[in-house]
Amino acid sequence: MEEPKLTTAEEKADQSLRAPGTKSEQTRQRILNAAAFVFSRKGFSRTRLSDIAKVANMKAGSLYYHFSSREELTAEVMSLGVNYTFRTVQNRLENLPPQTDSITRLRTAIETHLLCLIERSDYARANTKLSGQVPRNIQVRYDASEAEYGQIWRKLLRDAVADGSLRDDVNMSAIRMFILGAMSWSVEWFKPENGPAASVARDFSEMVLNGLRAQDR
Amino acid sequence: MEEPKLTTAEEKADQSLRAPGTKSEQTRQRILNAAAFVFSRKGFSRTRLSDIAKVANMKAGSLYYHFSSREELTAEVMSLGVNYTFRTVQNRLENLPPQTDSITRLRTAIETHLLCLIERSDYARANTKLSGQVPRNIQVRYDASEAEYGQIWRKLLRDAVADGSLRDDVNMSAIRMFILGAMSWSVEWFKPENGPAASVARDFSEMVLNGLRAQDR
DNA sequence: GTCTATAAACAGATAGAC
DNA sequence: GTCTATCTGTTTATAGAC
Repeated sequence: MEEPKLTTAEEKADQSLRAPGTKSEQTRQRILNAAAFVFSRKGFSRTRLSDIAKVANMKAGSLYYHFSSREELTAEVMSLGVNYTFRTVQNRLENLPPQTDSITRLRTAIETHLLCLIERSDYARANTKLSGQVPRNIQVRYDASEAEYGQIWRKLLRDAVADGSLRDDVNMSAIRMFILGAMSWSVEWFKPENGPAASVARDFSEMVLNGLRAQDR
Repeated sequence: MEEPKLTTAEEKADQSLRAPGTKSEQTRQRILNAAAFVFSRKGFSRTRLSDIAKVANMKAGSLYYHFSSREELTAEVMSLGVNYTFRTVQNRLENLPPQTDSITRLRTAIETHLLCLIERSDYARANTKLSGQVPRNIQVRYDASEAEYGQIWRKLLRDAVADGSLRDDVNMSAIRMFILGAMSWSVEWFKPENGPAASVARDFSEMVLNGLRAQDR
């Protein structure tokens, strides 16, 4: 279901997505994978526990041996999703050479985030799709992570404005949301037929960065 | 609930949103407005008929005098939403001077579409938010309108590439979805505190158009 | 651990009084 | 036209056999 092709650094960050030894743990994992798969495609209201169970090759009632409620299962999928994207982007940024310029850092973040969504992870897609659809008590659980993740983006943009790479005469807070939103919405439309993920990601980052680049005038 | 500030041309296009004479029609309208209001904020699964009824100052059961089912009500809200945005954008484009250049046309479409979402219409927001959340049998009803609307955008971009205003070396189909997606996602975050709608819209269109502009080199 | 069968909960839909 | 009360259907959740 998931073919992450992760680098070593990310494999470590991604341990939570892997099944430890026991059979029970593996099944739990299979259920989570199934849930991420279905949620990312159908959203919250169109997803029944029986849909998830079917993909996981079991009956709906059996899910309760592994999860106490639908809410619990949903929350865990979402949590894995935010964390996956968060850590993957953070990792890529940390692995860049120390003096990497602010534009390259931004480009890296954009393309990595987008690739998580369109190419890598049902969890990332599920989290994005579910955000804004799930009951409030689920949503609040990961609001903090989302906010923390947002800080990375704030900083990336702030730094690029500060060093003169990006123009300083725009509402960067709104622009940040447009950038993240454009990527989020990819969950609704991206399919492999739309082209190689890497090239789609590159076209997007080019548009954004050229569009915001400070003019020398 | 709705303060459209429409030009004459758009008022005409917007007749369906206005209440004709009878009391029953007015109530029906009040319910639709309430539904658009709630749906646009809570999405499909978090919205109960009782929530809509409350905003419309009535009890849930009474809704059935005006609508045969939740599905019917939802479908009508969505239909009004697509049509509103569709016609508003189309109208603005038609009212441009005939020789308007392709970039200005594109900018007009982008800013108009975005303003429909962030400033003007609960119906536009509801439709956007609900898309991808509602049951399939509702979704299919307006798939055709959405596709037709997409054609406007295809043409705008195609024309701008054809006359050399926009670069021709990108996957314009993906770019189109990124642009529309960025705007769609505004439903999730835009609040008046984010700044004047017109200026936010301008910042966005500037980024996009500068980002895609053909380089003279 | 997973199944089948069943209970409980909920929200949409209907009936009939006013 | 709108209300209250009730019914129905669906889905989550539980019990108990295997």
